[in-house]
Amino acid sequence: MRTSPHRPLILKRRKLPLPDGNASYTPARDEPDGQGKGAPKHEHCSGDKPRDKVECGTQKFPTGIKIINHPSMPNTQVVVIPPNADIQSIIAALTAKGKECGNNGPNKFILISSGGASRPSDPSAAPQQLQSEDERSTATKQDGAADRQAELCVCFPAGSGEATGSGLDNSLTNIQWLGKMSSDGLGSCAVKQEMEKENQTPVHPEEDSVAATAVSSTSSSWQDSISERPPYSYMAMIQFAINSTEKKRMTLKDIYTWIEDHFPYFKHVAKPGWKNSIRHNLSLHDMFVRETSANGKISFWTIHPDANRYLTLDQVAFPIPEHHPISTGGGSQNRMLADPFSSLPGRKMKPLLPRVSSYLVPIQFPVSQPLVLQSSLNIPQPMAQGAPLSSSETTRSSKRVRIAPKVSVSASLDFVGPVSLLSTGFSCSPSLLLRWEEEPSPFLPVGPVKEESHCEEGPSPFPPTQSVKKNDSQPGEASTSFPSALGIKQENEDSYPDEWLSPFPTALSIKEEPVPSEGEPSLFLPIPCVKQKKHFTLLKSPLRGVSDTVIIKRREMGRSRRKQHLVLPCSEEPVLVLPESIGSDSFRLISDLPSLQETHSLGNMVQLNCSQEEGGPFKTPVKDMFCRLPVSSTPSKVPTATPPQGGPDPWRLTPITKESNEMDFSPVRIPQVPFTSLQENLDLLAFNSTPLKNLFDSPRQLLQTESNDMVSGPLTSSPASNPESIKQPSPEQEGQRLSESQSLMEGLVLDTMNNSLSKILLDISFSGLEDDVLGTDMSFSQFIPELR
DNA sequence: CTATGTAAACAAC
DNA sequence: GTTGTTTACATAG
Repeated sequence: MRTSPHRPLILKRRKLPLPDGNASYTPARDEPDGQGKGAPKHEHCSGDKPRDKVECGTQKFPTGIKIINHPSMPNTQVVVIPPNADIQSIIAALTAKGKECGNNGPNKFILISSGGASRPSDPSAAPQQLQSEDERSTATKQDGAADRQAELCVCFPAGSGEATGSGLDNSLTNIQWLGKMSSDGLGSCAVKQEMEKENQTPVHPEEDSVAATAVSSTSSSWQDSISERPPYSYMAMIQFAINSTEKKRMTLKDIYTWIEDHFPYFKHVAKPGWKNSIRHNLSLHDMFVRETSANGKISFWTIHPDANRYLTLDQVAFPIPEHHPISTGGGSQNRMLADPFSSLPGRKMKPLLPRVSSYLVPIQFPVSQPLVLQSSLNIPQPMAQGAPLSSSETTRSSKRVRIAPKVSVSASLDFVGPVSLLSTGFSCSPSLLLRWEEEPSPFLPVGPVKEESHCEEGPSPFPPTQSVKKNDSQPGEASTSFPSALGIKQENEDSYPDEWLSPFPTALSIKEEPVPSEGEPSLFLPIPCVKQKKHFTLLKSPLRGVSDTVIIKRREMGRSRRKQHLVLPCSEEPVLVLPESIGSDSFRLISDLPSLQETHSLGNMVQLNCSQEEGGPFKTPVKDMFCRLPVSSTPSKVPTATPPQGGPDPWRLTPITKESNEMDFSPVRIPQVPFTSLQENLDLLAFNSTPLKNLFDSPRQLLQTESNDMVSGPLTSSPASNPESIKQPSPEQEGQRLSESQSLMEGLVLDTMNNSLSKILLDISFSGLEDDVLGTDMSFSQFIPELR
């Protein structure tokens, strides 16, 4: 994203990094198209900050903490933290170091847990990591300014110490990064970066650079080995396959082929039933949307933009631990990782994706501004464009910020408060690592969050009406735009049929409900979101309503897993969501309209969501419609009743223009507000909080129920603490603030991949107090309390 | 309970 | 036979 100079990143690591994780959402790289606007950003590249680097050499602290200069990054030091180290010691060490170095000293610190790991076995890996780190840091810095601010990136092993430390990737969000970490922890490291050749990902050079680093090319053992089943779930593999193409769409057959090509196991060893499983997954998961070629003869499978993390194999590639202990077992965590690979002989199936209990969740909070995020790489442009996210997602993308799962939401919220506090407190922007305990479902697609974009297809975010058709084929992209719309859908519980949106008035007669004005806070409820855990359904296929069709899928949670599609045009939603109040800017941000939904940015997002949910105008209606309609995905089945469904058409969305700006890739939304002073920040916070709060109130409950765990106590608490203030805001004020809040909210993004993986990135920026970056005294504990 | 994997029944081509 | 959708069941966490 943009820049945010100040934003610190918070990473949370879940237990295991999954390869698949969605994380990948990094995607940017994939995106070929580029439409993007996006740019991604910043990232990389460049710049680095040359600044003076001071260097202080390597030092070791009593606690075992080591601080060494980053090999390639100027002003950056790598802090190796022993598993047992406590935050205070870390802080103390950093502080000491900071003092030692003085202002000119390094302003970035990458914290790595040494947990066990050590370095990667892979020689190559190490360097890569470093690079990545560099990039990452660079990115960070690039953002901006940042001159002085110090940034800390902390990676802790979440649970165990496994962590490893490997480097951080440029983008914290990058899955690879996670993988590396994990791998390191595991021991091996090779990150596999497979390349992607496969992915055709067109990589943009730039991105490449970023990504590239990661990628080197190693082949993974499992990849190579025919006998080993890849550690990825079918869902992940399908994503890899689809994302490997520029258009992000692929026919079933091509998917089979891609998988066979990349994972010989399926070609030579797996039972033929694997194809059935692929089909099953395609039909089952809402994130996979089937598009029909113009002539209706060819079906392409795409990934709902909202849900697409643009993962590519290379991104996730993870080293195989062959040798590893992991496989067997190391800690549970390790196991997890291992699992995938490992394969358990006995089992029927091996879980491809490990379920991780915890993933790394980077959270970006934009308190301040700009930031950086990740990014780079992969972020899919689409996202940037506005691809809708669906499921899970969250994250990431630029545009949409979705918070994925409720959890995320809550988390974000929680964070907000605290974060801000921190920020105020600190001069630097440190990064904290938070552990999110579990997220419910990481994945987006399914995820916890329900956000749905209603119209996914609705390419036109803005134009409400627009229908979708996309001319081209790129559905995905189009869809991306969609994000805005995304609403959260609740599937389960509520059955209000309405959930979905019905964007399209036209085609379907879905009911549109008036959307509640945004103003109404109450409505917004995130709650549903929260609740919903997982399923978010997206719309899937297009229906043809008229010319365009969009299909929405609905999934019912409870019952079957099947997903349904509806078609929707998405048009309207956007309107609803945004309140006038919102400033233009904010508007934009949010705007993604379509993204609105997506953006769950905090406050705003919430509202949006709520509205959606609530009003459900979008969703609900849609849903209802669907429900009523036989929308079942399968054409064959219900067809009759249903309205035109499936049309082969083009429901493709038009490509959105993307909001370009807004989008950042960063999952988190950047706050637009620039940061000025602490006070401001505080104000912001206040704002934020308020909005959030509003949003949350109800949601909160939800969150609490479901996601409490996520947030660390303090964090959560903090927000809570503010409640009063928050609530206070009159509607009016809210309106004004909404934008702000939105921006803040936006900052939060959640990523999840496969359900299993999720990351949340928060950017927090601290205002500038530079003084001590390290802050001399600051201790988290201190902060925390304050926060609270 | 959820996520994932498998198998299979069906339907439409 | 292929492609898709669903349902049902199993397993692991």
